[in-house]
Amino acid sequence: MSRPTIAGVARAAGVSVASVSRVLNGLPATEEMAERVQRAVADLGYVPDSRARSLKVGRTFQLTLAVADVGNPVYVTMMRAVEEVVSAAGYRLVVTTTGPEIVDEVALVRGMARGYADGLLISPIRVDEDLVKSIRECEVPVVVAGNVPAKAGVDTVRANSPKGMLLAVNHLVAKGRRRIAFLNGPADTVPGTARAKGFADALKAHKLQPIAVAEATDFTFTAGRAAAPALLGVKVSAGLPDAVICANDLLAVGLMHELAAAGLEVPADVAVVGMDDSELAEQCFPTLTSVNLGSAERGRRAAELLLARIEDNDRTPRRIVVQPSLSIRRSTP
Amino acid sequence: MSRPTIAGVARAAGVSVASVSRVLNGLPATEEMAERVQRAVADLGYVPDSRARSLKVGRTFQLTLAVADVGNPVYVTMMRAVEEVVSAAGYRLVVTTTGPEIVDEVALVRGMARGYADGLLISPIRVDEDLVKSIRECEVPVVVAGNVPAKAGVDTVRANSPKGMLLAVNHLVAKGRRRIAFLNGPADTVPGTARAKGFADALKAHKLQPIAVAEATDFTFTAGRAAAPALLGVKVSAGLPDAVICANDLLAVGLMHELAAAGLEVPADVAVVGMDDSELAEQCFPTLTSVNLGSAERGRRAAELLLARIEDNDRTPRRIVVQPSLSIRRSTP
DNA sequence: TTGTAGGCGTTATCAG
DNA sequence: CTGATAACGCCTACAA
Repeated sequence: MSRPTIAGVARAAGVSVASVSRVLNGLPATEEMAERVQRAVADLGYVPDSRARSLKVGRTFQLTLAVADVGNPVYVTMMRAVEEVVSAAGYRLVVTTTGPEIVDEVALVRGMARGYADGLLISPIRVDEDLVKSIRECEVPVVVAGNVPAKAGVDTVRANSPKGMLLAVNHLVAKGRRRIAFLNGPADTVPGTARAKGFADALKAHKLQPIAVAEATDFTFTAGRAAAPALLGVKVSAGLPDAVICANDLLAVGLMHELAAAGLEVPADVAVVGMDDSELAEQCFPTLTSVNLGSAERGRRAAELLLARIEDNDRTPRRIVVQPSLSIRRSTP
Repeated sequence: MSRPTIAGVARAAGVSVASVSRVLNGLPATEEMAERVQRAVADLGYVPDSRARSLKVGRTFQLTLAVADVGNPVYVTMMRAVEEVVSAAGYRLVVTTTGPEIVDEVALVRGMARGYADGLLISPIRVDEDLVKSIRECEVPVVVAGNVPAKAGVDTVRANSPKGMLLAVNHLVAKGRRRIAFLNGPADTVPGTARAKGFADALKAHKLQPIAVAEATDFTFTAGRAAAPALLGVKVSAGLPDAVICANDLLAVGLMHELAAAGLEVPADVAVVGMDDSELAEQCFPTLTSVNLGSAERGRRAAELLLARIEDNDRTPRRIVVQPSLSIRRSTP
């Protein structure tokens, strides 16, 4: 006793499959016809097969969101925003994890051609020629939440991390901090390079020299802890920083643990600023001042762009930049 | 210029569609045949349509993992474990969020009949007759990570939270704490009821009375903060607790913030124990002693059960219980 | 080894 | 308004 098909329903209702299909899709039909079909559907517990349906109509009403690391709370924020927009439009959202490897992302984009979903929302952490190429050639509409060259020819929604960096530096300087260090993630990533440059520029704007710059091997809590000594063990001539800006919240929290272990107090001895303003920023202790790079808004707008492009694939690609703000909490004076 | 189909490849290669299909599926073929097909596939950039394929073969090679709240770090742990097992077996994992509403879970389970995936791994937070019914009647194999009545007739993998609770209480008592309170999540949830009973029993085993019990409206950080006053504002006759066990890590972290705000020190004044032993437990400050309910192992074993059931749907349902352990950190003396 | 043809479950077209 | 039937893209007997 396998799943009932539309043919079974038709037989049970004593009508044709075409009529069943029509009733189910709300096309005009007699009162009585609708009645009979509905009953048969209910009796048999019939549920249309989405594969067969999408094979025919060419749409799956599924959208894929691909993120690098489900453990990064910034994606939680983004995911929630995307989910809201997408489900309001009648689509299902499926989330897949790519991991940090770029080849996995390329494989994912290429695999979209297989008809799993009607569109892809991807937030790549590393970008290379292959990825750009795969995105440009992708069979289904793609929207990138992040920075990808214009020649990829896709809609993008990205953060303005240089400006975010400036907000952070302004705030620290206003609070009297001058010995500012930077804890970055891997420099070969898109956010890594953007934030490194943003940091350098922001300090320059204040005519300050960086006290120290360290690079974690990953945008994770563990990597943040591991990289902290590079900031704290600086040679005596340079001295300790009185503030550290971190490329994301996870790194910041990792750093704060090492600061505590080293007997340094936040913010009294060292102020700490994170980026992303994720849920973690208010969960950690002390609560973390963090640059809000607009992850929720980026998610929302990216989802909207994707839906719009599914409607009309000929529109010229838009490149939206979401402006940052600073959420000030207890980790800065 | 839409997607090339297998027919296009056959035409380009000058062979039949059957031959293309065979080459692609690794069935015997001439060296030359394979050669020509491969070239045509590469030239056209052909990618098989998974919908058509699964419509024919009856399998999608996709598995669905449904969780209530992507913001709960315990699911991150579980997700990672599931992903590992599942992808090793050649399946794609898609994650969907149900939210706390039970009707959404039922809708999800029912919707599985539409052929989105070959199996469902669900971790329901609330369970009622409807859900059990939908699970029992589900067209595709279902494995429940959590507690569901045996009559649902499905494989389950669940935690032993009473025993976990006992580990927590034993630890606190060994450290000299006697005035133990409990911060639970909603009592109408599966984990909520199990943990409430576990707490009561564990205290009884030590012949202790609970100092206070509070119930958060949700298993979230925010709800934990909001419920904290109910534990700290107890009437003077009862006094303050010297330890609080929380039903999960998010609640514990929320509570710790309120303790700090009230000028109470952890663990000196109040010891705090969480449950789940999620990533958050070592990210928060002080690091959180937490009952490890085996989320990773539960995820892994649930995934294995699901794969096994897909292989053979006639096997009798197994009900696995994963044993807890205690991860001792700084939030307890 | 290779090709032909039928069918998976659905929707859309075209007669009635 | 309803019913028969041809696709959608693929796999797999079966035949050559």
